Amino acid sequence: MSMKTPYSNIRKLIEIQKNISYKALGSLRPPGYAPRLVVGLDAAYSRIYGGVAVAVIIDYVSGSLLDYSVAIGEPRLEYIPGLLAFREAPLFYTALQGLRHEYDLLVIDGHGISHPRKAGIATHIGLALGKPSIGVAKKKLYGNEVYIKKLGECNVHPCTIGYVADPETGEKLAYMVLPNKRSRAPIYISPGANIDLETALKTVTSMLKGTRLPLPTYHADKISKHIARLLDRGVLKPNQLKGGLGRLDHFMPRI
DNA sequence: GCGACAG
DNA sequence: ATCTTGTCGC
Repeated sequence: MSMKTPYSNIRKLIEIQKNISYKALGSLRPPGYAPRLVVGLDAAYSRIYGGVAVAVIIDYVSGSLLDYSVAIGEPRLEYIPGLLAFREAPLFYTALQGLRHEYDLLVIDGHGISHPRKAGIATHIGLALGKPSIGVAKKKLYGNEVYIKKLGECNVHPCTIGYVADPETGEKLAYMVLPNKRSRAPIYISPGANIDLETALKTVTSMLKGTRLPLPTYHADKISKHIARLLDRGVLKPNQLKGGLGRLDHFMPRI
C-alpha cells in the first residue's frame, strides 16, 4: 500500500506542476521530423508487488513491436486525480531505462495538457526527457467537451468527434476521437510536451489499427496486465523481469 | 454544499 | 487501476 500524503505536500506537488506547465506550454510546437521509433507507456497493478510499468518500442512505419521493458514496485503515493504523474512516472522512468533503442516520441496512458494545471503525466515525462510526448486517455479529467460532429456522422474511423476546451480561455487542450466502430466513448488525445495538438492528433490516429488504443499504448497495456497476472499467480518472479525491479528515486521531489 | 474526478 | 457474472454483438 502506498503512503497517504498530507494536504501540505499535495499543495507542494501542485506548485511543482505549475512550474512544469509553464515550461511545457512554451514547447508545444511541431517536432519538425517524423517519428521513427515510438515508445508506449502504461501501468497495471499487482496485488503482491504493486505497480507494473511497461515501456514498449514500436516502429512507426511498420508497427512492429521491437522491444519492451518492465519495472515493478509499490508507488509512493496513492492515486489522487490530477497528481497521477507523481504516482506512476517514477516507475515509467525506470522502465524506460531498460530500453535498448533510442526513440523519437512517447505515447503515454493518461492526459497531457488537458489537465487542471496543464501538467498531466505526459507533460511531466516529455518535459523531463526533452522529447515529444502525447497523452492518450480513456476518460476526461478536465475541461469542457465541445462536439464538432454528431456521432451518427462518423462513418469512417478513426473519427475526430470534438475537442476539450479550457473552461477559462476556450483554448483546445485535447481532441476526442472515436477510435473504431465499436467504441461508444472517445479517447482523449492531448500534447504532453515538445509537440503541438494537431500533430499529436495526426500521429496518434495514424497508429490506430482498429483497436481502442494506439499501437504503442495497446501493447504496453496488454503486456503490463499480463505480467501483473503472472506475478500474482506466482508463475513469475520479479527478478526474472527484463528491466528489473523499479527504483522509485526518480521524478519524486523531496517533500 | 454539490458535482467532477486520468490511472 | 482492480474486483467480478453475465450478456450483447460481430
